Amino acid sequence: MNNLRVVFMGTPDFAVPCLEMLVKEKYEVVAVVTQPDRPKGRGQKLMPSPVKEFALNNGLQVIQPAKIKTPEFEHKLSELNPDIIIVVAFGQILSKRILEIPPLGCINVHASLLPRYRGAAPIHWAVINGETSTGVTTMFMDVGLDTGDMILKAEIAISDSDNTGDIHDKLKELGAITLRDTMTLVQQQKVKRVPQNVDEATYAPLLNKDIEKIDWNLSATQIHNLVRGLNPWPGAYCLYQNKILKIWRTRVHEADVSTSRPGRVMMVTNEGILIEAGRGVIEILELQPESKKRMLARDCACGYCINVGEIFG
RNA sequence: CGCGGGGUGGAGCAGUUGGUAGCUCGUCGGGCUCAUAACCCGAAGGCCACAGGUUCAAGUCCUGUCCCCGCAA
Repeated sequence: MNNLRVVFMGTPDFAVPCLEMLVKEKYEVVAVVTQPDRPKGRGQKLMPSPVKEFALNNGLQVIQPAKIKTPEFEHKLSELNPDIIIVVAFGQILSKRILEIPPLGCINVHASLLPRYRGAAPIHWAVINGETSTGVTTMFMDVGLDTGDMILKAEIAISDSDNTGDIHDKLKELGAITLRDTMTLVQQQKVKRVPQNVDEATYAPLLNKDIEKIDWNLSATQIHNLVRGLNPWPGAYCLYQNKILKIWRTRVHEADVSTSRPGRVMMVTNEGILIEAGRGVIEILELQPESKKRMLARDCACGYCINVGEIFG
């Protein structure tokens, strides 16, 4: 019934449920485009993307262009004669020429409530900024960065204990559901295009290295948001005895104590390590010293004899 | 062979120039307390990742294997 010819473009884990949905709903996935195998992890072994693995396991044709903006690829894509292209976290910009190949257009699943958090790291930034909700949006792609006309949105709440991994996992499932509904509308030709309100647009750029270092001068809440925003990847860190100390889980204390020295160890309890922040007190619950596994802060305090008054850099 | 760190009683760590293991916490028993996550006393618990080798003697030196982690991607 669903006889649309679909080309799917995507790379990471996040994109897999969408592709899986297309297969289950019996769309004709004529090709899966994903990033080339990259050296990954310790040992730098060449690893296929999650999307590639799924595609191969399901007998789909896989194409891995190093660069998508080449005449060769564009030609190959035209020959596949797709009705529509679905893009989910692909990792390369689609040129105007490619966007114009499928008659029904290119649809993207984006992990935010557009026009907010356009860009590469919408989930991270939503959590880091302490948003209380976010979601996914499907849209028709145009030449801008996440600027196309919107089709459907779905929203979820972010609690103050959710981290990026939690939200990521929820949104990737929600993304598949939303894409499924979007595809149904496309098939029934009932799509309503909703232009984005440019005035409300915000951006979520790729994370840069600097952001990972904790600035204890920030408020306890800001630090807490950063820690959960960077969990499980890439992780927020600080320095302890000139070594990297990753901070994985924290809790904000509403203490109105006067903090004299941000970064100072105020107390070591049975649950964690209390650190003075620029405003308020933040309790480290779970951390990870260099070359060590993640551990509870209290266990770390035992072994490393962390004392009140020491300074975390 | 991308760079580097590490595998020691339940947890987290020490362990000097090789001479049969310590610390903090936890556990168990007892004590003090109105009480306690606090304090005091006592106890249990480790073939020091695995396999070889050097040595009178190895957690500590050499070789190999397995596993874990940080960077980088």
